[in-house]
Amino acid sequence: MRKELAKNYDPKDIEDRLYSKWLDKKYFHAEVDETKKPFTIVIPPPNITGQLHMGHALDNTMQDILIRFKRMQGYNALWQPGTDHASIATEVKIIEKMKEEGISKEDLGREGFLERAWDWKREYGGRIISQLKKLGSSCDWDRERFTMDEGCNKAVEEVFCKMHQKGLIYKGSRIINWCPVCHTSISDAEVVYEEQAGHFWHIKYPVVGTDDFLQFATTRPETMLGDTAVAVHPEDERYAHLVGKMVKVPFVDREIPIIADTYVEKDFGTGVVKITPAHDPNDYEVGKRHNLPEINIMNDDATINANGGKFEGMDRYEARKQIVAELDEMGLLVKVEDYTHNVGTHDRCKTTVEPMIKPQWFVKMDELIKPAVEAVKNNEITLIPERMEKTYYNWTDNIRDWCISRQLWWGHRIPAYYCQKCGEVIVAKTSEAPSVCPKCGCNHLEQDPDTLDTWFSSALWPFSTLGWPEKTKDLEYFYPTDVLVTGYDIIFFWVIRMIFSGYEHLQEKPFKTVLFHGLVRDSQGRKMSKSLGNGIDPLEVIDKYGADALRFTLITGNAPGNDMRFYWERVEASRNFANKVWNASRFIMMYMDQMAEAGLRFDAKNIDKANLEDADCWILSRFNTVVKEVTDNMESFELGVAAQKIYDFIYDDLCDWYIEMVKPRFYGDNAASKETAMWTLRHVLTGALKLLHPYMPFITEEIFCTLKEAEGTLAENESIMISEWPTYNAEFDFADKAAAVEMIKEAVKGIRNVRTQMNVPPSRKATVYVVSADAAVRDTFEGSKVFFATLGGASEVLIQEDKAGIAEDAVSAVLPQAVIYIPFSDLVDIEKEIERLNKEKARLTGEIKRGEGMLSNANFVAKAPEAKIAEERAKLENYKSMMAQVEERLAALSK
RNA sequence: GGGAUCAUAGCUCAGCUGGGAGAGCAUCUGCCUUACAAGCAGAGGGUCAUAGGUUCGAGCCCUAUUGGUCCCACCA
Repeated sequence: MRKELAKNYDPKDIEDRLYSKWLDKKYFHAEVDETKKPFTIVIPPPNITGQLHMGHALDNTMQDILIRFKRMQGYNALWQPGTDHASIATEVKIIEKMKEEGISKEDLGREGFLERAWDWKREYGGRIISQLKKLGSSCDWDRERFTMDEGCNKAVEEVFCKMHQKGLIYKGSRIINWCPVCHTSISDAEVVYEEQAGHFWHIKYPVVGTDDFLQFATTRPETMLGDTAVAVHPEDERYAHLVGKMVKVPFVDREIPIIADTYVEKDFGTGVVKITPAHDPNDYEVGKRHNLPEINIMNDDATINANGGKFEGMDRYEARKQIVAELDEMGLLVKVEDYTHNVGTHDRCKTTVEPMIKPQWFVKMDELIKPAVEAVKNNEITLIPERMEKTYYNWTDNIRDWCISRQLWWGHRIPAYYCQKCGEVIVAKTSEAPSVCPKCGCNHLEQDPDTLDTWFSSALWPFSTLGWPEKTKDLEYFYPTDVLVTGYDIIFFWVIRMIFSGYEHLQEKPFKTVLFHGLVRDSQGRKMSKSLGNGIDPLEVIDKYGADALRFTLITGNAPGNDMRFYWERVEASRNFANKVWNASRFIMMYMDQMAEAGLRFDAKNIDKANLEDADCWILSRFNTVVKEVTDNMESFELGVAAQKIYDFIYDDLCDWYIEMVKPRFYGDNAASKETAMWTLRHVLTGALKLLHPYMPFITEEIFCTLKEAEGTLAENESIMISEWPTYNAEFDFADKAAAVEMIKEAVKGIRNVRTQMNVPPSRKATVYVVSADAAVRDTFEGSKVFFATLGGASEVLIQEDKAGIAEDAVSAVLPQAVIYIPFSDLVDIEKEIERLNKEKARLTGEIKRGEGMLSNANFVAKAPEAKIAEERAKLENYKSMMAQVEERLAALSK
């Protein structure tokens, strides 16, 4: 007894089983194969600390759709997976956990800490992978990588050393963003600005040698401890006489100069700015221009250091309070205003960052960025949607050097060694690390304690995963990759850095296309977040409705790059669609079995295409169109549009119409007709399942295999995911027959419509008359009589040239080509029918007016395309003939 | 301050290079019709934010306005 589809569709019955099958069969695995064209996607590596969230679900669904689509098209499709060590995110989490145990980083020491970190990675790194599998992701798991595995480490060292040699990486003491909680420097990209309510303190410094004061305002009074100048605008007459004089900074008793610099805005505040080069990026620049001393007043935890005199040891905010109070006592505080301003915070911990001058490693960006800009400008790399280019340029045009050193332990350690004796700096790969100082010969070398920004290794991901810096066959074959799918929120962190890295190290782009998606928000449009507790767990959705339903929900009803809201109702709708596909397939297989038992044959070689009926031709023709459109849409990354078309085809064309058209043939006893119908059904169902497979991999596989088993062809069709993608078939180009069936559909809709409007109960069948003077039209109805009768609720269909024998008070549906009469005299209200016809008349009058107006417009006729004019003419003709019929009916009924 | 983006049916959103406004959900009316009530058949519902402009023709292109969201900059 062969397998049958279960009565009810339950994703839980099939998903895990099918995924295991795919893994066993190694369908996801890709090897270099010169006979095939490669199609490659590298996964945005999820953090090892992470749990699958809706963003991952969307991102990976999109990638899986593309990979499955291309695989079926015959490409050698590689989806390269892996995870990211996520330096700071992971380190913070581990420290949090250690805190619960009462242990600090320092207690464990660097090595002990790293041991714990690797344990963590082993424990949690696999979790997200298994979650991606639940989603159906067809990644080549044999190739799974990690940003801190041996190969990636090699790539990182190679890049660091090479760029250092070229002068693209340098160490320098510059002002950087410092996180006083994480105790590390962070890059500009990691600073997020938050609007905060603060104050504007108006303070005055005494001008040395006079009784004058110089007044200014600041939002951060504590930084005055590090002031080394006060600046005014060079053209500000109010202060011209003071430039060059000195003012005295209270508490530290330092005399600092009054300088002139165009950085100051005359019209803002008092037009005077205190300059703290060591704790403000702008002041830092001013300081450089005027050779001002840089006085660091803070420790790494943002407490005041010895340079702050009596405030030493206080936290920066405590010091602020104290300083303001004392200034007030001294009469130097003029006033305090409420002031809302933007404050830079660390994106991880939300701590207000403290600008500080520290020795750090930087990547020099100005030259590096050029090919990356060019690549997008000349469409070497395409960004979808296109508007992302603006965001991209916005960053590239204002780029600053990238601070890559972090005062963390979990990450790639900087391959730089310092001679403790002579101060020599040696940059070398681990394998070539010096044991003695090449300059002074001593053996007091120490490696830089810092690690690299986590994005440093991510930037190399598209090629480090393929074996670079080795010249591997994989690299040669799969690189550059084809598409990168990611959220627009990491365009600066990641996308740009991969692009310039690809050009710098391989002289080649990392990918051809970047497909951006938006954020998945909650039903109220809020970002899903832990603190709000409004996040929806994709695994919960999968558990309730299945992975297919989740995938379909995430991919439909949304344009590329736009945010979307998550609604359970939409998941339910997707599940209902899956159920529809399931049941339609059950219907088909049910009749397949019955027919097979009766000895009927319906495989391709037994079907004479000449026997195809109009309805068959119509659905085959429709399918042809859908195949073409869907393929086009998917090739241009319009995944949602393609999904919608597949949905409409399966739901409307196949289920609501074709299956209904075919039913009476199965109930009848014309063997040839049954056979062609079944062949058509199977052909179209198989094709539709294939189109749907990238979106709903599980249900399509289950049905496909059951179907093939029933056909006895499972051996050569063992999985839909390695079957051939459907293509346009010229043999099924039945435009005329398809149009004929469209006419019948209109007639059916007309009858149904009239029946409801006239309150005819569905159980009441009636004789239906089709009247047309056109013999071809009559032939068409004759050919489709059987299903026309069934769908139109007719007990009998009489097709005739004129109205002979039809009761005058029959209700009617008017088509351009024919009039359908349904005599219901016993239960129809003639007044109502007249009213209905009058409405129809009014509509047609409007249409005719529109058409005539358009066609009598000389400009339209002269300028519009030929085809458009012809179309309008044809429509007008149709309306006119319908109008004639309606008027005739009205005249007859009014008698 | 610069930029992006959105404003379309009660709700959430599609609508590709300009050629008669669509879907899902919700609402209303009938139906347990032998694949499916997670269903079937019908229906209602929109001067496509406002004001101009280009065009034979604008939801779509241009300008301005209003309101919302986001990104960047960060005037102390």
